[in-house]
Amino acid sequence: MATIQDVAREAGVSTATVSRVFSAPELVLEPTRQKVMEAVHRLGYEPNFAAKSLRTLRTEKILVTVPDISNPFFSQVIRGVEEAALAAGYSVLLGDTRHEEAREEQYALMFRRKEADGLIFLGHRLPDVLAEMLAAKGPRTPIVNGCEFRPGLAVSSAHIDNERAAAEVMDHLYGLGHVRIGVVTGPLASPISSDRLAGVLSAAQRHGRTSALRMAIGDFSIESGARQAAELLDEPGRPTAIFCFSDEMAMGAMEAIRQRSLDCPRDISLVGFDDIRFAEYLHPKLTTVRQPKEQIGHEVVRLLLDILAGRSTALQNITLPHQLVVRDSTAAPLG
Amino acid sequence: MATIQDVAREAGVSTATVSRVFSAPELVLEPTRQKVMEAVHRLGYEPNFAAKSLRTLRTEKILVTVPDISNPFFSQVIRGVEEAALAAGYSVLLGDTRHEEAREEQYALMFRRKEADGLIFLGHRLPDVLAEMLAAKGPRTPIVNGCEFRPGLAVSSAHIDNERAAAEVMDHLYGLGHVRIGVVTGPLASPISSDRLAGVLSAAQRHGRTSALRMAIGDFSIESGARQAAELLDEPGRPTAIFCFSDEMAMGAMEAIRQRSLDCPRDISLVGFDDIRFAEYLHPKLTTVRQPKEQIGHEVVRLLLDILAGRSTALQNITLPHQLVVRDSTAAPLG
DNA sequence: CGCTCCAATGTAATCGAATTCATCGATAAC
DNA sequence: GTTATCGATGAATTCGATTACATTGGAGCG
Repeated sequence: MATIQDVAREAGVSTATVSRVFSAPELVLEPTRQKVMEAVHRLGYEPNFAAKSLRTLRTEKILVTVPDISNPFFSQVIRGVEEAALAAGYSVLLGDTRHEEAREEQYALMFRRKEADGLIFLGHRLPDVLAEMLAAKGPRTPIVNGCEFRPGLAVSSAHIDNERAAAEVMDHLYGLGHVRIGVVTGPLASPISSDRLAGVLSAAQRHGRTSALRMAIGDFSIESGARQAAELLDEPGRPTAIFCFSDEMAMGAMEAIRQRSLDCPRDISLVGFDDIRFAEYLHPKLTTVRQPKEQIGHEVVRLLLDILAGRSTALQNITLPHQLVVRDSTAAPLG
Repeated sequence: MATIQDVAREAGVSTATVSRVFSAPELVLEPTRQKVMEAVHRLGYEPNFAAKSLRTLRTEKILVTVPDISNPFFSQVIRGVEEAALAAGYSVLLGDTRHEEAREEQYALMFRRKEADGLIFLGHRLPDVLAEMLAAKGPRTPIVNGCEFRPGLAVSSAHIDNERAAAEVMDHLYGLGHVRIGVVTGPLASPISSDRLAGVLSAAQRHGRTSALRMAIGDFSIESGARQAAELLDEPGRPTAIFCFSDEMAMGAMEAIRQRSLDCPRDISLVGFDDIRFAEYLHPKLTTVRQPKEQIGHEVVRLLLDILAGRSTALQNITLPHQLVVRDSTAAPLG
């Protein structure tokens, strides 16, 4: 591979001029620029990335860690991230943490080693390494969270109002006449779950139905949805509606409902969360909360770029609009 | 951030010794090593990645381009890639090309700029830049394909036997007694589609049913599945079975079937392809071909690492086992 | 006792581009 | 006509780690 020296020699100019042709073409005379570009093409020159990075201390990469890339919710957020990053000249380093703390730490180290200019994490845990960096540099540390806002965390973030969204779901169900409602949450350590749970509880209270609530704790997977929904369905005083904190869990719940020869929505109404691409192709079409997935991706990148460009000094926690999408999986309870 | 010089000074040794502590600890005396490590911890030193990369000409990164990250098939392959890469000390640079040639070229340039040690592409197009590199360096060029094997392409790859898998699907349907079968393919430019189509045709021929075949060309998306299946269903001489070249298209087809108040599998049998995680949670549970998604990811990484380590000199095109998974969406045709 | 050899460590060149400062020539101002 | 000014370009330093080669001191051997 040709280096900048080769190009300089070939074009009969200095390396400084070649470098300028790329990074500040307005400083170089047009004929000179052309001479250089010809040499570049003749030699097939491409600037060496490591050298540039060493000199400028910039990698033009964003590290994105995600609990599970095979989850369509996350993969759509990632898609938004990738798109916004590419548009700004950054590329995406992907870290699938598989919900494992060890991997989160591993990627945090990667970030500290300066393998990326910024870090976006879509999980809820903040590895120690990152906490230290944040403590040292404050809100200008290029670390941003997506989806899992927690007030104590000293990072900017983009997310929806999970509490309100969950309350809206409950209002929808109460509005249809449901009384006994089962809720399948995610792990309560994650704000995504605890916020939604708060919304559920406040709505239940408002409607005076707190004692008719039934809870089960899932982990956002299809299987846990099936398992937890089964528990709720088999208890005495079966609920007439189930609210799952993810569409995947709702898919599992659908299966549990079918296995018991019950019908959704006739016997059991079902609500999911996220509005993944598949939600409207399930049978029945799933009522759910739409999260602006790609937009979340765009926003977290914007937040990060603001920090990187020194444009923002204070934390920003952005709330994006969600939408309750009522489809065919919810109906008034029987009799 | 502390540099290796700082550590050397702090520990009272040379930079060479510090470097050796990390890359070849057996060359350095234990007490020295300890002194260095203490300094490292005191200063919070972390080797600068760009500098290391410039010197060694290695990035420890693998660039993976994928036509659509939000497709659960690809995201599971990626998961396998990520896992195998991480285990080997590599990290994954993600490139979502959105099926766009321009983006593929863009990522190819990134690779040529040496931003990654190797490239895995999961699409079927080989950008010109890469073709040039392959022509220049031959089979030791660290470029590997996943899923879309094409004999002419001078790259190693890992994939299933798409032709045979498709033939098995047809055998299954013919075995159930179906005669009029509709097929929704993907874009025929991709070997994944043309190979499967070849399998379909050979099976049809073997069963003497070629003239009862009906074709529609989709693009692997849910929507195209719905659209193309609708066409097949509305033609005179409606097929009694539809074979879609992806599970997503099969989901769309299910919807089209329902919209016409037909029942799957009573009126129409349906087969998908890939066995994405959701296939067994659809209603009816989808009969499909299981691709070893994560294993494909592992294999392509292995192939790539072999090239990078200079272990392999010849092309390798690996065929991995697939499996026809018969579930509830296929049955014998009525009367 | 002197020499060889080896283990441990140090010195300094190197990777390839960016960038500061110097230089040169031409133009403009006086 | 001399000098300040500016635009274009070049020379040389720098980024931070790796590593080939040099050096040092001690063990082993005759």
